[in-house]
Amino acid sequence: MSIEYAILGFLSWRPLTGYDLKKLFADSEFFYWSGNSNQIYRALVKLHGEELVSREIERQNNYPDRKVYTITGEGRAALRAWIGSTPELPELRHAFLVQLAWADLLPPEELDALLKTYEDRARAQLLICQEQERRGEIDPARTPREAYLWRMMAENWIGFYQHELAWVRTLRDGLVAFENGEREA
Amino acid sequence: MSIEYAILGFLSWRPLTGYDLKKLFADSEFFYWSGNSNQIYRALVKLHGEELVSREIERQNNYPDRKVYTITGEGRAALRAWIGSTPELPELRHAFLVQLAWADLLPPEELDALLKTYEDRARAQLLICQEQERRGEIDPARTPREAYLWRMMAENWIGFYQHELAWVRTLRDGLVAFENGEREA
DNA sequence: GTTGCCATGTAAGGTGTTACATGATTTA
DNA sequence: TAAATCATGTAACACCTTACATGGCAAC
Repeated sequence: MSIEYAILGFLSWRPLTGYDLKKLFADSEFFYWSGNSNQIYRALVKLHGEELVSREIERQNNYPDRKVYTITGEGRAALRAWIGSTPELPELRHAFLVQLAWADLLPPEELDALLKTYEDRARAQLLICQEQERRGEIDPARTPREAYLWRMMAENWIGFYQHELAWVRTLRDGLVAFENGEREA
Repeated sequence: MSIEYAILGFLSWRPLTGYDLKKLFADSEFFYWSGNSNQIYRALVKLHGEELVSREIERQNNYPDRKVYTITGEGRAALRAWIGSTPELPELRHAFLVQLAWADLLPPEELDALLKTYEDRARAQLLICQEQERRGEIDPARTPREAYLWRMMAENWIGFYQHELAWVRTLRDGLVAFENGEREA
């Protein structure tokens, strides 16, 4: 999936500038792009070329002109079509698992230290997600059903990090048991 | 993280050709690269340039010459250093969540159909992971501890899809309750 | 006789990141 | 006085994917 549909999604709420979109992407976890200008401004040019959005230029005296993008009828149709299209499975790039694959090279203390670092990071990330859900920064909540969907989206992320934490705890405990020589086959 | 360390990891077991590596990557879930030749052959050229691997060319009469790569001392040192370096958090690109963000556009039946498709796919993927663990295709298992690490790596993936399945079940049930108008705030 | 395996690679394109550039205004 | 905010964008590069190219051999 490409960033264009997410942009169309945001524009389906209200007209926005590239700068606005940049902040929306930067502020949220599950919009996983970094929110960098390059991608967003190029995507907007492309969407404009395809007439999925229209552009209005607002003059400003001391700042650069604002380019306000509005979704068109075709844009809404394209968004709607994508929303209904067959879903993809998530892509998980778990670099740490690759690291673990050869972690038998490490002595027990160093391995445990590595796992502890990972655990701390995952916990920190979990807190960030939970805090983000609590604040509910960008929540359209136009209907109760939509509010429910957004809550469940946040739950998905939170659950992911909780699972990750539980897993690393189990792993560390298992390795300690190993050290004490009481491991089953 | 880049593919180079994973290649060094595989080469730390035994010398391999690009073709061998390609298959190793293609066969496993948590080595998340697609296992395409472009990346692998270029990475090998780079590693060779940095003298982290050495290359031996085996003549063959009817096939192209095999280029067998062996990890060097520097290669092992680089691998060891990377294994001990501070771990990164996993990157999750969950396109379906982005789709869900605007799924309130869909009527109830279509939304449920979408979720069902996702559920089926996730279940299928879970089975693939479980099957892969059962077969234990590429498992070094040089020490019991290493075997344990690899089992836990597989568990991580399996748990991920199990979590995903449980989540989508909850979501679907919640939406049905919504339809029946018995939703709490 | 077509598919798949062995074994090397190239070409082209999509996607994404970081850093840079401008320049006035507000906040610490 | 340094920084962040508003608002646009460019440049360079890293990374990753699909498809293509070669060509003999084995299996179904």
